[in-house]
Amino acid sequence: MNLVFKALSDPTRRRVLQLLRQRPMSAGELSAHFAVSKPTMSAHFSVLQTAGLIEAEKNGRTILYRLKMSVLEDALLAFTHTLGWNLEPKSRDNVTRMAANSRHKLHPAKEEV
Amino acid sequence: MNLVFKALSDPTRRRVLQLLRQRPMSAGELSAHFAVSKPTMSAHFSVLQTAGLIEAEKNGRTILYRLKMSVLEDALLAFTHTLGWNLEPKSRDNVTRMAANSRHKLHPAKEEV
DNA sequence: ACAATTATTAGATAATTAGCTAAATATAGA
DNA sequence: TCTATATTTAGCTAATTATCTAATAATTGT
Repeated sequence: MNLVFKALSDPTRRRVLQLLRQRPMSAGELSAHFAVSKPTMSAHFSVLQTAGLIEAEKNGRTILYRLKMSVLEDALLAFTHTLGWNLEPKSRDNVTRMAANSRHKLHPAKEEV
Repeated sequence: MNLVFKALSDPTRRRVLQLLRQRPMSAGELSAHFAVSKPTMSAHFSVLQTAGLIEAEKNGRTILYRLKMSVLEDALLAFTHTLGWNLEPKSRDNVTRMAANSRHKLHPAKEEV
């Protein structure tokens, strides 16, 4: 859980997760959304991956990153639970909505969400 | 929101929040739960306070810290919302406990995003 | 006024972090 | 094979962080 919270402490990384919510994206595509260098982004991906929040799938010369929502979910629920704050996912149709969302938007370029 | 996530990135500070969930406690009482020096704890309290997660009330020579649950709630819900993950409070007794805990300002200090 | 108590501020340090450029690796296509 | 593309690794720096001890401030009780 500590790794997850450490990963979430950086705004760039939180935004990466938000972008990946829509659909899996390559390192390059993700990087295009930010004003920092690719090596810096690569380091962010590494932090997210070590925390278990994203996973990588190599395809040819690109690497596709995808969000592992369940890990985020587990960490946040565990934490809020220790605060006696019992949250629960509203419903399973998050998943459906997420899938439905994952079309459009080839280049949001700036602020997302 | 960034200050909140930064504050949550340290396990000592998360634990402080958990302790304060039960009841407000003085700096000394909180510090007694940890293996670090009091000045170090004082710095942690400062980070939490700057993030708006706790508030201080000076009483004689002690300082009573209390959790501001609503600020934590706002930040976490805002974040999960950007992930399309709609959480909602489930149990009623948070509310009761929070009410019991304090006069809990309806309008917490604003914080940058 | 003095001593004890509670907590902070000051000042230092070691470790971590986010950022950069340049170089290396791996793959795809001509 | 050569070149372009996609991404990471290496190596560096500046800023931030968590920690410590010592000193200071504020308050209480004798």
